[in-house]
Amino acid sequence: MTISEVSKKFDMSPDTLRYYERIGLIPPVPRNKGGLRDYDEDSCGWIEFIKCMRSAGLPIEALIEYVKLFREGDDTIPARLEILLEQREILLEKIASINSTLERLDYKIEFYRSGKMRECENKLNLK
Amino acid sequence: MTISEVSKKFDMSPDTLRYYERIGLIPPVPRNKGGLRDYDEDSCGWIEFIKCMRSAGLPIEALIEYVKLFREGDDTIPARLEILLEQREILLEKIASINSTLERLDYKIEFYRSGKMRECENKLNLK
DNA sequence: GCTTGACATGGAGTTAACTCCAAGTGTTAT
DNA sequence: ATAACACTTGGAGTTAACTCCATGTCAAGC
Repeated sequence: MTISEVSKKFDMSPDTLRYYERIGLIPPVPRNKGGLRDYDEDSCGWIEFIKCMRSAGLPIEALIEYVKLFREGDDTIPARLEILLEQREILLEKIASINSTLERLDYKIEFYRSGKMRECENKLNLK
Repeated sequence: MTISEVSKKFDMSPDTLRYYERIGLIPPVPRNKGGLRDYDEDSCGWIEFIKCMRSAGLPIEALIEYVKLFREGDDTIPARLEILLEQREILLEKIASINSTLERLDYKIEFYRSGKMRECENKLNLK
């Protein structure tokens, strides 16, 4: 697959795909005789994986480290596991934080809808 | 309260507090005779509110708009409600995305722990 | 009166994560 | 064979959200 095909398939810009490759966020992509990228199954798998992780906000830095370890072989499994566990914790915290903000948002939305703002804004310290 | 007290109370740097004020993310903070910030109840309420919203990732731009509308009075309640509803949707999407990444992460963690990676890495396209 | 220390301001610098650009190359269509 | 076009690279530019810095002021202690 060419870079523009992959770009459409995953809805990511060619620039982002090249950027991810050059910083080591995905392993080097195979090239054809002309030097153009020719994405195979494996490359696509990496892109899909990275896209998923990035969509949840995992930092690029942690993912680069993970990819680097992956490419070093099975000896790095404990280190990879540690990265995953660490990021898992961070995601749990993120969800907790979003949930509490959501509750607050819902509460405010209810107030705005019920037109009860006037008497509550100051008393209840609602912003 | 002085800026350093507020800084400790909310665990935010004085620079961030001043930054928030100058971009309009919080209304102007009252000053004492010497021109130093003297945070009152209301200012602290805004900071706490903004901190909560930012912790969930609401963009500063949207919050500035919300604060601006708030300060313009009750006529802007519908517009404010719209911002809140829009951001609520975004948070729901964010949670969904994080949850699906979490599932994937848990699955991988289980694999790494069970030592079954060798036979699965390539077949199942696990990265 | 002088120094110290917290705080003020405007503006520059930083970081993460892209995004864009200029100059060059290889394949395809006419 | 020449033009068009997708792609290449290295490097510069952008955006969001801070963070830092130089310079200046004011209040308090010695």
